[in-house]
Amino acid sequence: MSSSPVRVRFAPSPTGNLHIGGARTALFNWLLARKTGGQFIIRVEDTDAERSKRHFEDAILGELRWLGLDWDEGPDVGGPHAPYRQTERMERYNALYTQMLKDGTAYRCTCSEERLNALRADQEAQKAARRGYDGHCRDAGLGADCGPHVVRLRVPEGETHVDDLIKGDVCFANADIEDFVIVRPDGMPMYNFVVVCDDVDMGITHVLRGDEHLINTPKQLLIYAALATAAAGSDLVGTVVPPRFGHMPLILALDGSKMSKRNGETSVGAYRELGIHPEAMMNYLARLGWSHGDQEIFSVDDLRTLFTAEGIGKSPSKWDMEKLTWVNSHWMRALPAETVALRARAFFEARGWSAHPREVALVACLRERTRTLVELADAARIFFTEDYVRDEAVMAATLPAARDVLTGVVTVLSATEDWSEKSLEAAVHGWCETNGIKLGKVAQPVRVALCGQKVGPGLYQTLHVLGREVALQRLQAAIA
RNA sequence: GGUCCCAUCGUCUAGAGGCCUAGGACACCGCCCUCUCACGGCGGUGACACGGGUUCAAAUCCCGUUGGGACUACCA
Repeated sequence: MSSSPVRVRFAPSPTGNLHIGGARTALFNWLLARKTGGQFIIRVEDTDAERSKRHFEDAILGELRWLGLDWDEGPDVGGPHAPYRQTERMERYNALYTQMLKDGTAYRCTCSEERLNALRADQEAQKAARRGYDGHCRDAGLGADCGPHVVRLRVPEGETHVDDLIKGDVCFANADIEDFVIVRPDGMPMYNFVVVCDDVDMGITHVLRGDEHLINTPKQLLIYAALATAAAGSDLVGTVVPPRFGHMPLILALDGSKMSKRNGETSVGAYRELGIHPEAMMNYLARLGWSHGDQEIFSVDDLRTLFTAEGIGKSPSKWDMEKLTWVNSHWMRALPAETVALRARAFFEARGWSAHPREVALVACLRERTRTLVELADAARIFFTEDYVRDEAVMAATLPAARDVLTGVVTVLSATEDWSEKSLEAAVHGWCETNGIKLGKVAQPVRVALCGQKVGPGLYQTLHVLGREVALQRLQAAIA
């Protein structure tokens, strides 16, 4: 095992919001860095001028922070290898592919789009086994003065092995890889090329990414090889070392299809808005494709110590909202009440509810029986407003029959000044004992009078959080 | 079509030849606890895709079949 420091990166394209698959990729890379004392880097891959937008970059970084991830180098914090946005690194790419052109590991191609389309159509029609660029300009020796052109990699003969951390040895025949384009006619370099340039320059040692990139890997390895040729006598000497790759299985929708809006929310932000805690998101994401024995609950600290790339599975997993919700319900109860209350505040505000005098107690009793912050906020309605849902049928069936009990409770509670849970419990208990009535006969009618329905938090909690005035008011209304 | 990846309960997974009449978790069902709900506890339904090998022994290794998926761009 090498002792050189681990340097990993998460390289999002700012063409949309942070997706759950991307979040998991970021998480695993971050864990690898944090566990080994290495560095975690954010690099923005914005070479698609059409689709890249700065506000997406801001949103992605925001979601990563919300999850609790931090980075040692990135577009917002800088670092020794700045800049960290690919569009700001153009001269570098330019220099590198110019060198490749000089070395002959890449070549100019002036094939028109029409020619390429025709070629493709022809291959399709002939049901050709091997498709792709036919090498038309490969040996044309086109110079810089050839007019509009792309730059293609000259793929050598032989085969390329990917020694994958997760999949093991994967072999590709170079003959199956076409001479792909690395630079567009306008000089904008393409993904596979810039990734390699940056990973080399930034000293990336490990790359954990989605399975969809496994097929890109031989192409990238070929670029490493080409760059290694260019390295002789340049500043690249000794630095062109491919990282260790690890390709993680994809996250699919529950029905096995690709995740999309049609079969569930795909963005991290959507789950945040659904009232999922970042701790739960991390916990669930980590368990998707990774495991540690039978353990289900992991704090971020647990993950930081237990995570290993070897624990990552090979088969794709499906996104199960039910399980996420269960994990979330665990964190609803495990987090400090103040933390949950603070997070719940945003959901209360969205409903137009200003601070409640006993808000932490309110959240403390509701989080025991709700699984998300949205569920909690919905359940909190009875504490914030008189405009809550009452089950008229239940009220009609319960209240009139319990008139005497309710009257008695109102009397004793009216005489109770100390509105703490303890005091309330003593008062109600005492009343039950002196009148020889079981608590069960009392609690339900009182709950119905207070909440307008059969279910709710504990009786004394409800009374306490409601407050003396509101509680007595609702009880009185029930016997009026 | 081609290249590559994958295959244990409905879902997430444990399992790295004998510990497996396959374990845990979610969901579902029943019981218990209990002021309701929830939590918690106990129990139940439920899986090694199929076919060949290798081996004294296979969920575990090999081959094939089938089934999923990724890629197949002058996107990333």
